[in-house]
Amino acid sequence: MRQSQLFTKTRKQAPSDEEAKNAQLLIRAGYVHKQMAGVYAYLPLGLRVVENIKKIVREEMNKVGGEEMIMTSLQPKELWESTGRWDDANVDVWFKSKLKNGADVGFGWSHEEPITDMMKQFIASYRDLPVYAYQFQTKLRNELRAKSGIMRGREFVMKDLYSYTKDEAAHKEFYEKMTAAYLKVFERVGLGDRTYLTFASGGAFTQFSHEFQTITDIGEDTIYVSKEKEIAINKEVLTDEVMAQLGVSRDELEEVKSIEVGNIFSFGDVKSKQMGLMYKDESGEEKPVILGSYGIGITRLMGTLVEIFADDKGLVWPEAVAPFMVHLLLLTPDDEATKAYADALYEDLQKAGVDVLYDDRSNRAGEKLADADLIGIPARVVIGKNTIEAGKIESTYRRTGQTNLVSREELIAFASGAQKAHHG
RNA sequence: CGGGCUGUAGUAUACCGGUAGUACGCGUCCAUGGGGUGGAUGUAGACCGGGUUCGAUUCCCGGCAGCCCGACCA
Repeated sequence: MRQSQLFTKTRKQAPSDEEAKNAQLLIRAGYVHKQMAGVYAYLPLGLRVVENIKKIVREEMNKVGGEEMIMTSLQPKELWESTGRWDDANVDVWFKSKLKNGADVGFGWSHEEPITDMMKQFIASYRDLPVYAYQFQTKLRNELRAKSGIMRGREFVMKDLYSYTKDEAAHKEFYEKMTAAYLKVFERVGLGDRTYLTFASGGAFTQFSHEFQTITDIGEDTIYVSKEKEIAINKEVLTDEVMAQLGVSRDELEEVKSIEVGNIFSFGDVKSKQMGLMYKDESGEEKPVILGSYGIGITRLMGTLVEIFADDKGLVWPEAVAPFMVHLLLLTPDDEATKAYADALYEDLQKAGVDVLYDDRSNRAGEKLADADLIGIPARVVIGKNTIEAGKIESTYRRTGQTNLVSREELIAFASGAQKAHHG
């Protein structure tokens, strides 16, 4: 894409009403627009990042048998009354409204009840099981206090998958597959070395749920990590009993701040019984379906990546989620020969399948370089008069700042390889 | 939801009981052209309502909005 056609602009100054690093940088670089507190629009660059994260998650969900679908934002009151979660005393994040005929509706803050109700249409026999359905959905939550930029908003994108299995054994098997799939997702987006499977409260349903916690100082959670055993325990459930059960001692646990980027948990048969989701087994006996729920905060994950990788010059995206692989900068747009060279390189990179953002604007070189740092695309390729004279192209990695001089052919081959490796 | 703070051009800020200045942006012109260049010139602003006052952007009250701390966060 030509940068001259991007309607977004970078800003030198951070907005005064944002404290969080992720929001400041994403707004300055033109990735998001704040509509109101805790509500952000995703602009062309930001949307590309969201879509890249979704693509990775989608691939991993499909690998374990997930089927993608999409539920509704408007939800009827009755569904939630059946499980006691319509009452504001039990769920304090509801946005509620009424239809013209007076019927109560809620805006989806979660989708367990609607999807489980829907499954009554499709699950009647053991032959219909298992079902693993998932969606990417905008969740609406009336948080008392939005904070931390896109990390905790009133409107955000979440991937939620629900598993419907015939018994605990089948559930456990899938639950473990999902645990591995989640770890794979976090590894692919570049957070593998600092994201831990974390034992957390299982609420009314099971002893534990499992969170995926990424270590970062901006995090709202406190967890105790055993890096050696690659597990962590949320502070909320840390007791001598739990440590003994998990085979760790207090001495090997390190206290750190972290952000919850994923969460998986078991409902057992409780919700199925409440809502009447039953099936007939091989012997004709009616049994409740076993339910599991698995979430990844897509936009929160994006914020987490900003918080962890950004530096003092701006954003730094891992290749797997970057909006573009290459940022091509034409520093001397008034020089015809140089411009023709850059135009041709832009075309050839695209033909080779590389996502390129081409800064063809007439701005000063310094501005373009500073903007490139702020926008944070992994590889910056600079074309100026010097380039043509030297016959070598200057390619700089955003993350390390390291510059290589390469031939045109080497550049295209390398960029194409990187594109395939991360987005193939 | 408890506590604290703040609302001034598109953005970031300053001053002031006598209706506002700067920087960036945006427009035009000249110079410049590899790390936010220099100069000239133009453009654009007091959240809303009420009160006090000769006069309110400034003081007071209410509303709305935003931020921070805490609580909350299957």
